[in-house]
Amino acid sequence: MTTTTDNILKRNQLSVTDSRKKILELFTANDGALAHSDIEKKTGEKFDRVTIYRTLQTFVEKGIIHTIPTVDNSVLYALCKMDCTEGHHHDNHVHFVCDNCNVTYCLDDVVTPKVNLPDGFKPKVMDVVVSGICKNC
Amino acid sequence: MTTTTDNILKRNQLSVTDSRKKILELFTANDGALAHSDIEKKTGEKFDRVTIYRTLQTFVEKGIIHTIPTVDNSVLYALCKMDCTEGHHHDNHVHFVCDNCNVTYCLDDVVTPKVNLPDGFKPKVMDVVVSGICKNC
DNA sequence: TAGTTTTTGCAACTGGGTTGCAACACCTAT
DNA sequence: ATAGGTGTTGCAACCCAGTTGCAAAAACTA
Repeated sequence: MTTTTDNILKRNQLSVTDSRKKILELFTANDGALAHSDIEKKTGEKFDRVTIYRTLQTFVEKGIIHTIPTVDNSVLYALCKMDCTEGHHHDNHVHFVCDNCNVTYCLDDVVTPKVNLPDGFKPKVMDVVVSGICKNC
Repeated sequence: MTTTTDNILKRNQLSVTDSRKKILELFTANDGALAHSDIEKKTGEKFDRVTIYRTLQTFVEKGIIHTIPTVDNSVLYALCKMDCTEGHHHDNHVHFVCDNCNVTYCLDDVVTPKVNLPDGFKPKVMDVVVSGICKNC
């Protein structure tokens, strides 16, 4: 039998392993972003720290997930909803961090707004992180 | 004799020490943001790592400098141009990272734009980081 | 199912950042 | 100007996130 996560893995030329399936499932089941520690907890410490690091790394390289810049300088990962290809991300969407429940959301439908930069500055990529209260709080 | 940096320190009820003066001078002389390692290098490794960490920490607490979220998850510090007071920052301005020279600028005059969030999301603070080519490249 | 390739888990390491504490520099009041 | 108390520095030791090398164990291929 071939599940959805299996397909995603195969589509990206990745061999289908237990850890990759479980970690990918976590992302598809969750609509918020996940930190390394979240994954460690939610898998019940079943996998080695190193395995989780390497899995996340390959997922990022393949464009399956992307990293989110945070204010407190931790690394968060979230599914790429748009069709990201290897080496080229379309993650120019807005991220939202809830001050209350501390969950980070990718607001894929919210496009980043235009800003007027001073003379001589040529913009290419724009990262927007909004914090406040989320829809579930 | 009383210099500008001395005044800033005194205004914030900080005793005027060698390390604080030198580090603060670096910020006033530089219009880009600085990382811990930059300061270590530019002071010629004259001060202990710990001293630099603690100095930056107290500067942040006093509202003299603020931290900037980065994509590669390093910590950057920049002078607060607006009048930030202890515990209350007005750093809702845009940050610009140059892809070429790798310098980060605080564009204090560029106000963060409005974004339309989905129903239920209530925004409070907004962080905007633009990357591209800066005015000097 | 055997052989090759890829992935995993362990151990050891690195590097950023923090903490405790004694020595020292700074400020104040005399 | 200086003696004393307070705040700051530097060192050593530590903690934690993330990385690397390598042998064992899976996953793919034919």
